[in-house]
Amino acid sequence: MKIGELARRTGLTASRIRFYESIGLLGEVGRRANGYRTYPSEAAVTLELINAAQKAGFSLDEIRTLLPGELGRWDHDALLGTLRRKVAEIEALEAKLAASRAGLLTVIGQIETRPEDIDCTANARRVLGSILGGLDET
Amino acid sequence: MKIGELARRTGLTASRIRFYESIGLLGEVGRRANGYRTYPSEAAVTLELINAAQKAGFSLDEIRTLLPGELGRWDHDALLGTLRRKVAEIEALEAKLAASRAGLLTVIGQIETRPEDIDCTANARRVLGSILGGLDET
DNA sequence: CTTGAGATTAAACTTAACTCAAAGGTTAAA
DNA sequence: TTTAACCTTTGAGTTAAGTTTAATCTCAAG
Repeated sequence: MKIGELARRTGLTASRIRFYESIGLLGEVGRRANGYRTYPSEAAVTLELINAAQKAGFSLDEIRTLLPGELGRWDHDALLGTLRRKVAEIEALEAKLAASRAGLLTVIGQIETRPEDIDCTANARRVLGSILGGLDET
Repeated sequence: MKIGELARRTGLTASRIRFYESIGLLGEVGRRANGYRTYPSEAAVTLELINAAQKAGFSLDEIRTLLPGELGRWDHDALLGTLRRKVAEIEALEAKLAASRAGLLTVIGQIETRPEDIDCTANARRVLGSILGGLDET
């Protein structure tokens, strides 16, 4: 199949597919006599795999080190290790996000519950204190 | 104070402070006769505020629209709206991360629980199916 | 007087993951 | 035959948030 059809099948742009090839994600790509790239249908699976891995948070660099030449022969242990490390990364990110969200909710609370009798400047100082003291303690 | 001292006080690099000025985050910056920048001690508070906002997930562009000229006069309603929107963004991101993590754990499970009697290729197909079918359903 | 630290500028470089444009070759259909 | 739809390559542009470099200036101390 030519690149256009592969693009249609996978939902990626042709330029993106060429880009993946250029950074070594696709290995050797066949050519027809006229110079056009030609792909086996397996290529669609590879591209969808790359896509899925990206959505799971892997960079193209990481994906390249994970993808075996032949779809179907992985280094099980290395793969498992990488997957577990990625889960840990995601968990760390989740913790940071939770902290950020909590900090923002605190600030929102400070702004919302401003005592009626306090003036703007004093309230700003109060809010500022909560931001600088509490939001960047990561 | 000169830029070097401000940098030392805030923990930012001088180049970063100049960069913030260049994109309009710091408003007017005073100059001495010799051309050196000169800052009031308030500037440290502004920089720490920027830093805290960044850590909470705001882009410099967003921060610029939030920062008032004078530290202490905010548009309360706009600020509250922005903060709430950012909390919603964070929650969306948290949901995506949770989905990613769950997907990865599924894949890890698939790899780990490979039946002893199945060969590598068949297992790869099985795992591949779970990845392509389950990981990119976001 | 010289040395070293610190200040100035503009412009280029960095990373990631692409996209876009230009200029041209190929092919199927009308 | 001509036109439209594909394909090719190379190289530059994009975004974000800075960093780095180079060339030059200022200033305080010894």
